Amino acid sequence: MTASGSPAPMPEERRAQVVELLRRRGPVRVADLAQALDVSAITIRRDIALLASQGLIRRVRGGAMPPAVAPAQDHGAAPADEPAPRATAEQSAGAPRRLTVGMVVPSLDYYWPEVIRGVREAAAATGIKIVLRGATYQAADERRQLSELMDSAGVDGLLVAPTTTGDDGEELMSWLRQAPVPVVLIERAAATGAHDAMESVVSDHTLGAAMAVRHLAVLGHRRIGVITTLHSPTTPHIRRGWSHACTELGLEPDAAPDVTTVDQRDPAWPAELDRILAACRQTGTTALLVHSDPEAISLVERCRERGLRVPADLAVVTYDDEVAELCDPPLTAVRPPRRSIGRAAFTLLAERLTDPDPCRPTHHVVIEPRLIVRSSSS
Amino acid sequence: MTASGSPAPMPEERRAQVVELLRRRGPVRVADLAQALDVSAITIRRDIALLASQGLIRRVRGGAMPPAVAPAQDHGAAPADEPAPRATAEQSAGAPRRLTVGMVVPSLDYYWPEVIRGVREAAAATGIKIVLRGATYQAADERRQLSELMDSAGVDGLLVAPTTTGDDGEELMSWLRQAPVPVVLIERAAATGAHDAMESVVSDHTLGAAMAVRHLAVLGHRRIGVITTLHSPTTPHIRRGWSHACTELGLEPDAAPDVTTVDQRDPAWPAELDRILAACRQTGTTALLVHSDPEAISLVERCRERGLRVPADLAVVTYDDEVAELCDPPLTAVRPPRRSIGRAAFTLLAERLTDPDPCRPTHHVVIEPRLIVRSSSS
DNA sequence: ATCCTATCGATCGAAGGTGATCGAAGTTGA
DNA sequence: TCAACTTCGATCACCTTCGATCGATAGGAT
Repeated sequence: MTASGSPAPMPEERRAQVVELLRRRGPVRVADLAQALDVSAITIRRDIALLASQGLIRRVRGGAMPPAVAPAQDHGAAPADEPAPRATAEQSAGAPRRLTVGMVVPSLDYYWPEVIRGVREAAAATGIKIVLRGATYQAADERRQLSELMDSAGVDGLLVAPTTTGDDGEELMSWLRQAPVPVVLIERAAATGAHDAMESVVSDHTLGAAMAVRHLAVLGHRRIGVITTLHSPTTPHIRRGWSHACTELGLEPDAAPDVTTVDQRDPAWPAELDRILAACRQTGTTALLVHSDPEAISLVERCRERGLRVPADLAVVTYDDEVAELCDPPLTAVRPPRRSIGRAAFTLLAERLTDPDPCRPTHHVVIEPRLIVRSSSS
Repeated sequence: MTASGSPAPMPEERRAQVVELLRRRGPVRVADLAQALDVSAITIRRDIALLASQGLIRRVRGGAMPPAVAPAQDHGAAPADEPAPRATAEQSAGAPRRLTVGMVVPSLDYYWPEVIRGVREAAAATGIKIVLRGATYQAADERRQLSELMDSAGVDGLLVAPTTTGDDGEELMSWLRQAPVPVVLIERAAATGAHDAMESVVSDHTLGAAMAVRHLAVLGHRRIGVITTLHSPTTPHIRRGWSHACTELGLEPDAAPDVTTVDQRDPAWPAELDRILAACRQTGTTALLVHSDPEAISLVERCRERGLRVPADLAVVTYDDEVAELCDPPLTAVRPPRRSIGRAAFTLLAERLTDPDPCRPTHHVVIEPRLIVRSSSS
């Protein structure tokens, strides 16, 4: 019943799908694969032969199975005519090759340094090497970085925070899904319940936003607005948490400003800012949850210029806590667990790389943020 | 509808199942294996001979037994002649006291043994000791076990699969929330987004149920029913996954049986069973997702009594895969990642216990199940 | 346009896997 | 010890799967 929509599954792509299917479903028969991928059995056999010669899968009569972990005892006469490079790399007795992990993040100057620190910290205890690349929130760019990492550095696994939006984003994700090495997504994941073959480590931004709203509600605020940035992948989660918490607490989310706008470097920002503050005054909004510190700081400064006291007239909670304490007054902030995210992502990948079980199921890790209360609220 | 009735597992796969069965159920007779795997006795004998020659099992007259020196689980690379020097006092050179972890599970004879095995496996590498208590799906009982563990055994952390329903359940949860030692919940967690101070490791049952539905839909089934057990904490997740997948695939969940009922030991079960089968016939339902193996097996047997062929007239997928392969025909099953759950839960708790950061944020781990395709579908 | 290369699918002989039968060997109980 | 029973192993027939060769098709370069 595979819908007739697949135009041209490239050979390479199909083989990657074979490996993927095998990893997810365990032993697979030739006939099943042929039906699933809509090619003839002979083609599948050729694929299996090729992949088996690369050690990516194990060929058996009738189909394929996940690569064997050396059977308990091969009595000298091991069928070791095939080196099987990648699959058994870490367990080759004597000289275990040093594992290398590639990491690609969208930026090296905001949010991500702390994540990288977490990764490095976790990696330090192991012998695993980290190769880092920073891209620039451009899917095409990241794709290039990844390709280079795969080809030249020969990494054994990837930690990636990909750009998922746009056509390039779609393509990047499907490239990652079929990558020949394990991939752990950082701060990106498909919606819960969807089957996404890739493992992931994410902050619970939804909870983080809800925590901020509850904090403000406890302080007596009844009109709490939210300001988020247009192009951030975090935005939908924050808005969801905000709206959930508002309805749960009996506040009216519709009555308060609810703006998704350009970021603070955009020429249109100052005008937006004034619009936001005007809306606050108009609706009687006394508290704002602002996504990302620079925007929040800029907003607080504008408040001061206009004689609005923070927090007396307008309480502000910022989302990110990168530079929130540098503001005057220091900003209450939701701090995503950046360092823990990094640590957990590395740990997850390392476990997959060293786990001898070829059918190890896909893990997802969710980590809760913290609310750091400073003077911009309360 | 259900196309060819040739499930035909591959030889290698079947041999792997023999080893697996042997590991799970101890000594097995040839006839039992032949029936369970749906091949003739002579084939089983040949398999046993081959596996025995590889040292994976021990051949005895009439059947097979686990090898004298158990190969260290999936970690096949353990040489059989080395008794695994596992008692190495790991990283903490200055650890003053041996850490102890308490574990309480609702039952010791279904589902949980494999989870416990995972915990033990993960614990073996560390110096941490596990103290196990089994309760009986009674919150009060579990509360007693926990108190005793805390007081007498002096544990440093808890792995708990609490009963969350009823007043006792509520109280138990709040007791756990305030426990003086870290707690990791196993297969239990508050709904996503809610702030639950406790860490958790859960199977993605929602995804598992959706996988089953998708599998059946691919085989051409359009009316897919779901049967779940009244008092199981898994039930809501399975039903959610089922209904999501149905709507996503354009099936009509309302048109098929959707029963949450007593379990198979209840006196009312046989009558329920007949009602379910009648409903299937009435609505033209050709496939069922049945929660928990015993219920599914009982259902398949009733089908046989009434002349309904499985899978030709009714395809069945069971949820749990504890004993699904022992049915005739062997049942296609969703297998929650029990062992991985155990491993991850222990790892999470151990990390918390050894992490010097007192503000380590709350982690949640979600692990995807696997679909094991056997003959009761397809 | 033509050649070249890569990939796919079909056919057919070869090889492996399975099951039935039957005689041999082991087990149990008297 | 013998007899009844079960289990095991060898052989053969049948079926599935595999591998090699050949022809067909598509895309790219000259």
